[in-house]
Amino acid sequence: MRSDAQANREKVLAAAEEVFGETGSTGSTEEIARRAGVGIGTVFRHFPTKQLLVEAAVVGHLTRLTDTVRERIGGGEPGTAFRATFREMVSDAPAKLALVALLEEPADPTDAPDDAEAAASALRDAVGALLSQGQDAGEVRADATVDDVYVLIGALVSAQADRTLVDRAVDIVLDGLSPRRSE
Amino acid sequence: MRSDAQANREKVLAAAEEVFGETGSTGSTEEIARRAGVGIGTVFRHFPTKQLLVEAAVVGHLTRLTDTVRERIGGGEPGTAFRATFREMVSDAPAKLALVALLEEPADPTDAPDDAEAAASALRDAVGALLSQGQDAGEVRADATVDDVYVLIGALVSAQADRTLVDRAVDIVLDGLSPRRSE
DNA sequence: CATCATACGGAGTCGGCACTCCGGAACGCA
DNA sequence: TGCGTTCCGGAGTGCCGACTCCGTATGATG
Repeated sequence: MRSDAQANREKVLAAAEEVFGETGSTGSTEEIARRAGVGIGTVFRHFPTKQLLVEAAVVGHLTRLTDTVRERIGGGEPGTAFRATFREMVSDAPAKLALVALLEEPADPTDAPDDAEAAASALRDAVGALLSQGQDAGEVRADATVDDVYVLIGALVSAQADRTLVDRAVDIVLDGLSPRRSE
Repeated sequence: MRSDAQANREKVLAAAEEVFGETGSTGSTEEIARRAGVGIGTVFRHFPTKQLLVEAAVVGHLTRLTDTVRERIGGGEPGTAFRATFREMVSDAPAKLALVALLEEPADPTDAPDDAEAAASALRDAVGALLSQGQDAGEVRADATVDDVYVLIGALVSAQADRTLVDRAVDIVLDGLSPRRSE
């Protein structure tokens, strides 16, 4: 790959993460091209489909997020670790929003083995590990599943409201995720 | 107003509630016209703007919802009443989705006094009454506000997941809304 | 039943966006 | 430095959805 091509690809990806972070996969390709300082043609040469561009942007976010989650596994304070991760994932709305948009569309069997899906399930596994760790320590309600956590995060992510309000909502939800009285 | 015009207006409104209920204000005007069995022109004569059509559809939903909420105020079982309402509002996703879309767009000062806003705040008041009632009875955590409740409902509404999963999430959130241990 | 204001239908316009195409740079190797 | 290959830019295409326009139909009224 020629060096200018490589550079452009990166500029486009950065612009895409930026734009999708603001508008959640609704952002137009033209806008991305403009911010990247390249022509539309260039965007489409590197990412032949908008879908692919979204995926590429999302994979970046997810991988980074997965890394930080993994670092917490096995550390002390399982409850705190779980809650911190939960909060972070809600704030990482950009990535999640895009991911949500991505997963919404019906899985096409003709797809090549999907990077985005791989990244998503890696994250899911890491979150799952953190969750069971919290449960083993008796700091997270025992009957909660990764699915539950995901639904709740997904919900909070797509709530459009002041940061402050969402933070309050997160606290309430985390209370709901704490061990039940009877336990 | 001519009788056929009246009839058509109602058919369009019904179709609009149906379509927006499925797609959340993304549904196309053509689709609505088709389901109503009228031409597009007719839709636009009654509702000159898509925005107005959305509002009209939403006002219907909201008013009905407000009525059922009001009926619960002052009845027995404040905690149950509150929780039932919470669950219903989450399931009434269609109305809320549309409302969300509606409220998202910047309030235009040139708007006439807005039906939709009036309907929305009536609902909010009713929910507020139910909430304080539950709190007075010690069945809902004391520090929760109507805003909190709205954010949580809004979040759960826009979670896209199986009915079953969302129901579990609602249970968890309602646990978070129950009185704190220390209370 | 005649008349006309009121409605209707749907082809057509306009704008926006994903995606294509190709003439003209820019790279990198000898 | 010369040259073939790889890239780039951005005007152009096709599609889709909101909205308009006007010839035609139909309810109301005397």
